[in-house]
Amino acid sequence: MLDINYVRENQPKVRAAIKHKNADVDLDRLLILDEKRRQLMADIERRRGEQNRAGEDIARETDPREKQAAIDKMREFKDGLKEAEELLEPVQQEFNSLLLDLPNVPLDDVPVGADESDNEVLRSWGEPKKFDFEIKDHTELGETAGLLNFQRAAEVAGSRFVYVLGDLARMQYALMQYALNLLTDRDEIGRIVSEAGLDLPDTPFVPVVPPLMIRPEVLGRMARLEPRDERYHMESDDLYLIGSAEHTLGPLHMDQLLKEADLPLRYVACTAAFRREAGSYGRDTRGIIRQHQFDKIEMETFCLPERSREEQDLLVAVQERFLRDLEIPYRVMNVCTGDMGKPDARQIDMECWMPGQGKYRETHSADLMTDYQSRRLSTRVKRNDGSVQYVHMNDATALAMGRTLVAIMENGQRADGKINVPKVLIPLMKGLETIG
RNA sequence: GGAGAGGUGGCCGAGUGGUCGAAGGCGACGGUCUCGAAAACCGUUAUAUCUGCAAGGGUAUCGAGGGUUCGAAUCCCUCCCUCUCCGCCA
Repeated sequence: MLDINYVRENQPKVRAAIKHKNADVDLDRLLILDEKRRQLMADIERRRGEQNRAGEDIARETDPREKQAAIDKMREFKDGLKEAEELLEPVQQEFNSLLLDLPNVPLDDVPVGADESDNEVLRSWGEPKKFDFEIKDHTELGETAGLLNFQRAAEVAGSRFVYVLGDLARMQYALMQYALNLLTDRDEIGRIVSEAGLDLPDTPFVPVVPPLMIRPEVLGRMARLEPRDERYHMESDDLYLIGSAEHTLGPLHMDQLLKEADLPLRYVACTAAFRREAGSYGRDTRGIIRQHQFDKIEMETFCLPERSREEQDLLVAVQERFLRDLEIPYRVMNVCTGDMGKPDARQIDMECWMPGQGKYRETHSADLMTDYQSRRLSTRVKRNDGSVQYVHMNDATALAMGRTLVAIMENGQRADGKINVPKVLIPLMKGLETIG
């Protein structure tokens, strides 16, 4: 959520954010309510002040008759206070809900645009490979070789589920191992930081196995409860299945006051993510691009406000390092206002070349949330000068398993139907150089 | 799932109806001492919000939300969490 003081003082920026992010919030209504709310609060606080002072007098009063008279007077006073409080309540409620609806304000250099088609290519790496044989998509490759079984998964769990089998499953575990090894290695992080020209500490990532279920109120504090029809909800326990490890990594420090020396805090987790894909019935019905359940290695970091932009650049640099190691052609996208998430101030996506589909597809996202999530989570940092600020939060994909396997399979396919294993994974797969 | 005990400031911990934002300790910060450090001693040390140019002042906050009361950290109710014992269990 945004700071109401910021909203009040930066109305043009907030108004632009609402418009450019295609949000639907009545800012004028919010500002009127804010004004009204503060008036009512001033009245209530004045009344409470009088009450407190009168209460002290009662406590001090020694004459029993005087005391009783004062108490009788206070009894009447109470009703006036209660009336004033009842006046405030509905105003405060509507104010709260409008404030929560406001999206984060994009950084100044975020491209303004309506949708995906307005995203900017920042840079690209690798060339889409030319094949001298008839190529297959990952579905065909996987089914033919017995690495993917959609049929059985559909019978067992429904559409958009899959069994990943044999050496392809082995490859997924190898990917997890490879990513985890790299992210927890201080030297590797230091190298990535310096190669990217960043001025950041080489703090390695702390591996985490987080809960896969989350309470609605916490998901709300992460600003991820909506859209609800995208989330799996377990009614009998009022719990949601996480749509990303972000959902339970982000609240790791809620209601906590950190020290400046604690930051940055960097975490990595490999978890399943659950999505209903309610709004995309016709899209990507073939293959494992869009599943109800997929495994993903996720990075979540907490840092000082003035470092958060560079911290995001670090996470992007990590993503690029992974894709280069895996020899997958990719491009880096500067996501425009209309396509970015509500809590994001800046969003960078990776798109990998998928030969089976003949186009680049999104595989990674790096989200800079600034203090939008930490304000509601109440994750703060006590600075060395004694001041207290909300930390800035970054969240980014390290590797989304399904889509990464698709990219490896389709880019690494050979004429004989076998798939080349990226060199970095070979040692982690008992020396296997091809699968299929 | 059953029974019991608890949740207080950055941390530990006292406080069972009245000038309590809350004793004491630790930590942190500033100072004295020292060549410097440690120790010792002195002092400072919550957050949010409103108001004010500022100094300051008001209000709220003792797990969360309701209630009783002139007045609640303290009493009552609901919920959340932690711990102990029992049961069940990978």
